[in-house]
Amino acid sequence: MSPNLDRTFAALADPTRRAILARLALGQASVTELAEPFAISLPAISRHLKVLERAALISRAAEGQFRPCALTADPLRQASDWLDHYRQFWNQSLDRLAEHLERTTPKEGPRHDRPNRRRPSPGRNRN
Amino acid sequence: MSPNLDRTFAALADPTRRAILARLALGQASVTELAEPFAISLPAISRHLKVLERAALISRAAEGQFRPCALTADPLRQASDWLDHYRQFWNQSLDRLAEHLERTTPKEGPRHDRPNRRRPSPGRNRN
DNA sequence: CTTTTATTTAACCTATTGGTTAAATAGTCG
DNA sequence: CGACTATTTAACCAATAGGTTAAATAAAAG
Repeated sequence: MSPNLDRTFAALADPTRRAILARLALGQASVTELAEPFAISLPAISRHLKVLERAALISRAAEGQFRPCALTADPLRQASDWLDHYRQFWNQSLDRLAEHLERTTPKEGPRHDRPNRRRPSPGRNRN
Repeated sequence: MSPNLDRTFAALADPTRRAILARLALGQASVTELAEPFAISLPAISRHLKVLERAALISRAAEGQFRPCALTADPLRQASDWLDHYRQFWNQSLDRLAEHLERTTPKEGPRHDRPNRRRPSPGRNRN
């Protein structure tokens, strides 16, 4: 049905790959640079990059002997769009939780409640 | 590191499971009800549900001989929160795309089309 | 030309995934 | 009780994932 989302979510399911994306959010990096923080071998990194590339989460250039990677955000936006379909549902859950806390907790100082730091309803501006 | 996100994204990587979640967004359902739209066997559905349950994306009750499933939105919120870190990035990408289109669409600007073996796909992915 | 650096491919291993069918478990009902 | 319904477990299978080490390729440097 949607192999795009399949690949995107599958790619995001690995902590190494998420860390790589986090690193790339700071800017381009070569394979060796990306591999540096990890305890795994370079071929393993290379295959993680291939997974990310196949999911279109990164793009790669050829600069001399380097193959710098850059983040491609669009699949992330697609994934976020899919999740947005459920936003009202979890807001509703949080409302119920807040309501519950309201009923059960008198006034014992500020608990760990952050009232809707997001936009309240699915309508949002994301140009 | 974050087995929560690992499991959430891994669970979301399967189209059958995403469809199950979409169905559950409409309300509780039994295993048989959930299985009905799919061409796969009931044990297969049962294991998909186990994956969703392990990822805390659904919760299950025991009502007589039924084990109704209900959506648990919190992991979806966590996943969305993770993706949010990249929101500014893809907004920025869209800005760059708009800028690029602005530059290239009206008149023909100079093409720096170097004879690279592999070109980084700058815009859309092709699948 | 030879060596070094960057990266990928090959070959292999083990664990997990997603599916199957057959059997087991558990609750409902005539 | 005995049969029917709902769901899970068991046993199996093929494909994929994620890791390894060793070797291959490509560009840069000496």
